[in-house]
Amino acid sequence: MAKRHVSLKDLATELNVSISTVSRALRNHPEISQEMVRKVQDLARARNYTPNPLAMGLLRQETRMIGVIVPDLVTHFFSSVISGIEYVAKQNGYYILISSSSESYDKEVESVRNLLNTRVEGLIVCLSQETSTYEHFDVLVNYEIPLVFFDRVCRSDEVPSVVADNTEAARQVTRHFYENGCRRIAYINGPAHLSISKLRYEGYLQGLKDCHLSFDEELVAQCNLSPEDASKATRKLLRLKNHPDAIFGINDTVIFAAMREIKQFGLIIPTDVALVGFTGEFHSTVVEPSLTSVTHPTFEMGKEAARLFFERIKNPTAPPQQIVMETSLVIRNSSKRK
Amino acid sequence: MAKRHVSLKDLATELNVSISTVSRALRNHPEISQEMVRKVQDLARARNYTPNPLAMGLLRQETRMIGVIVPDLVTHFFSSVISGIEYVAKQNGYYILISSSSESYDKEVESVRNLLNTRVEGLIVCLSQETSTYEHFDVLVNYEIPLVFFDRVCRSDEVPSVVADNTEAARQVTRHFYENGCRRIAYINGPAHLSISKLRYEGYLQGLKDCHLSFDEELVAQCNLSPEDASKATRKLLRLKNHPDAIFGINDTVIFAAMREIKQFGLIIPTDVALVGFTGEFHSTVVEPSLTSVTHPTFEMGKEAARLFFERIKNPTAPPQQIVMETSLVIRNSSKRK
DNA sequence: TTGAAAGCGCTAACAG
DNA sequence: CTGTTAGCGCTTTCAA
Repeated sequence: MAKRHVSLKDLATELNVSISTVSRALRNHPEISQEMVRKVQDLARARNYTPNPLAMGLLRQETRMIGVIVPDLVTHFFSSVISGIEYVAKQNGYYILISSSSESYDKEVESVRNLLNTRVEGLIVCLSQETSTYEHFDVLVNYEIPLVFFDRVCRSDEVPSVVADNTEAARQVTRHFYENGCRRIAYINGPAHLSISKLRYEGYLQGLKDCHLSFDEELVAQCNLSPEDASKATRKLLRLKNHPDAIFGINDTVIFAAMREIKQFGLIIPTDVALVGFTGEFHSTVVEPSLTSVTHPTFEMGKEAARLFFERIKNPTAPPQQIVMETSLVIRNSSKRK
Repeated sequence: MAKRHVSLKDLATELNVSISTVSRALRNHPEISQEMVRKVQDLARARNYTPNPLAMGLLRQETRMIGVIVPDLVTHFFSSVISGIEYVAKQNGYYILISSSSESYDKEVESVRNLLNTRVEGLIVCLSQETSTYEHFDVLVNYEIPLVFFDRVCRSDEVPSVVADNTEAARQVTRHFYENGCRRIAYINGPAHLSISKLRYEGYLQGLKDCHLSFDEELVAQCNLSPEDASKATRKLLRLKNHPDAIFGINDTVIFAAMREIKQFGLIIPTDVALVGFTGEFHSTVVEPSLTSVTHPTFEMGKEAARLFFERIKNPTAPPQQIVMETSLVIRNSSKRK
């Protein structure tokens, strides 16, 4: 702020009245003369006065800022959710302060601390991949500072959250494979402690049961969510003496890594191996073959998360809700065998 | 901020000393007894004291916040640049306040105003697609408030900026086509007023000249940057009685729309039509055929923009620099004909 | 209808 | 070595 913004004081001096008069006039206080109101408001406009949010914040103990912590900014899922959060925040006159944890527990802890030090009014968080203990959110919970989780969540009995209908989605995928003639359906999971891993795995198991397929441990691979590790997991599956005829991948990264590996093995999608992932439209339609995928309403998830946040601001002690967003299985070529 | 954060006053009361003593002790002021320093710092730690940035901001007239305005958050290019900005901002103890213009001029103008009202210390901006007048940045320029443009820039004589070596890149692409036997090289441009459009078009023309190819007006199509419009532009090119044997697309969106259209026309890439775009690695390698593309060092661009920003904070009146980032042409299958 | 004063949390100049 | 005071910009009693 090179040249200082004009303050109430500046206006007051110029009009030869007190600061409080100016303050009142600007807010159309009833006990002020029409004359004065007009004069002050005109000058304010002319001088381009805008209230200083720092001063207001100090006074009211509010900053109108929401801290948002995501594993990264560049994945479409996260940037899209952020867009949704931003959309609702803007409507409510709030700004968001974004911090990326880079999938690191330490950075997540640090972000929580830093954002709180910045006096954000609360946090909307998607847990990092490494995060498996949750004490760094104690402060928020104990002090009743609004907190909302999305996608990768924890402490759902204490903290409101927004998630996809992970279990149901994974179950449907499994059945879809079955209906397309697949019998050795593999699943590439993420880190075991993540809620999405647990829930989608759960759905996979339910789907197998629905189809009366027996569970085969060797058809489940696990990876951290890096492309390299996902490729490794895929190779492990493909090298089985009896390789899977379908692979379900927990997310974007995993499924594209898998796709590449399958092609490299000289196998045909979907004839040899059918493929389904969790991912957005753009990526799904641009690849060859086009990818059958479970799509999240990502922007909506962001909006819901923000909505829950503002409910929390209004009523910090209400019992925490969990919003489950419906996903939909969009069938494209990577899984069509009939 | 449900329960108030502890303040210097709280600590002072508890220790029965003055606020200033506490303040000084915390900052290791030389004229304070070791004894006192220890006592105060211990208590501060115990009570979890952190300075209130609102108070500090008010005092010092600084907020340690940078406003960032981008056309959208979900395009990989932008989110990646933002990551770079965030990285450097964090190093300097700054936060970024992100606002997306949704490619709308009006929203951009509003974002500038809102962010300034929030007292950010300056702005880092990529112009919206619609923006063709630049008076909304007058305030910044006149008041010497730090401002940096990236990618789509304007007023480069007054405002520092970071751009790709657009002209050179486009020129190389054209030559690359030529070397692969293409003779009817088309270009799909963006809105004419955007700097990137002008510069890449310029490079295209230079490339033609380098190869002694004559310029053919009907080989240049233009679109706003939406997928629909890009498809339309592509169709226009493909319907020419003598369709192009190469298409260069100004960005991601355009090139993927083009790819789809070409396939729909039943033409083979690269045999019938070679294709090159400006885009990141992930997308390029996931499509079939893999896409030859000019890649920006996006994260680095963000870092550079932030670096320029902090230079500006230190010295708001220095002559504005323009940083030109080198791009590189990564040759993949969509353009290999030899 | 308007003004004076206190206070939000903090630092810095000035006293002692 | 420590305390007092003023002030950053604003709202809100309380007085006039």
